[in-house]
Amino acid sequence: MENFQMIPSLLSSEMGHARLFAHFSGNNIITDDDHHEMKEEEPKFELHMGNSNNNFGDESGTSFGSERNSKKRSSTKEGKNKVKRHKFAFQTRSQVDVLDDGYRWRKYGQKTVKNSKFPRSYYKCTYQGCNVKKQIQRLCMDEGVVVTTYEGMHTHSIEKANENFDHILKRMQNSYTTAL
DNA sequence: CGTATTTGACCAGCGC
DNA sequence: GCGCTGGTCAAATACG
Repeated sequence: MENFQMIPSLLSSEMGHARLFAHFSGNNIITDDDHHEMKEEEPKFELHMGNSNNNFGDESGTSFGSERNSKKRSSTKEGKNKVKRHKFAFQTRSQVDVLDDGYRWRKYGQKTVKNSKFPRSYYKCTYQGCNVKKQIQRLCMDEGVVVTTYEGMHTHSIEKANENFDHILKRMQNSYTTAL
């Protein structure tokens, strides 16, 4: 329940980008990945290109990023105090795996996924103190479809939204012209 | 040289 | 308990 909530302003701007992607490729956002938690309210993302400012009290302070002792996080993994972070997924039909949503992401892992010939990539937002993560993976049934899963909420504004939007458009155009 | 990516290892959770 | 799988770390490497 606490998962997959509809995220306020800032995040919706991300989704706006995504929807653009999807729209351009003649597809719609679908969402859902984590079935159970997902259920209701099919997301109604809006295209907020501008920034909205953050502070939706990132509940994420939780466990990530803070101290990592020796190797792994110690008690971690939202384990004890099951604090679930906002998490939502959506699908887009796109040539590019990573949808540039205006934030800066650093890849920190990649895993092969069972039942899929495509690997899943793990990204973290590089903004200091922002512990948002996302996973990207392609559908094995339809390799044109990319599933992006966001986790957490950004504690900062989107970077260079407009310029970025321009990039998105260019990139989409490129990928399409090359694809054709 | 600073930053980002790659990639193998490590760890936890889950099912059997 | 054991093995499998997903998620993360961090050293090595690549790239600007």
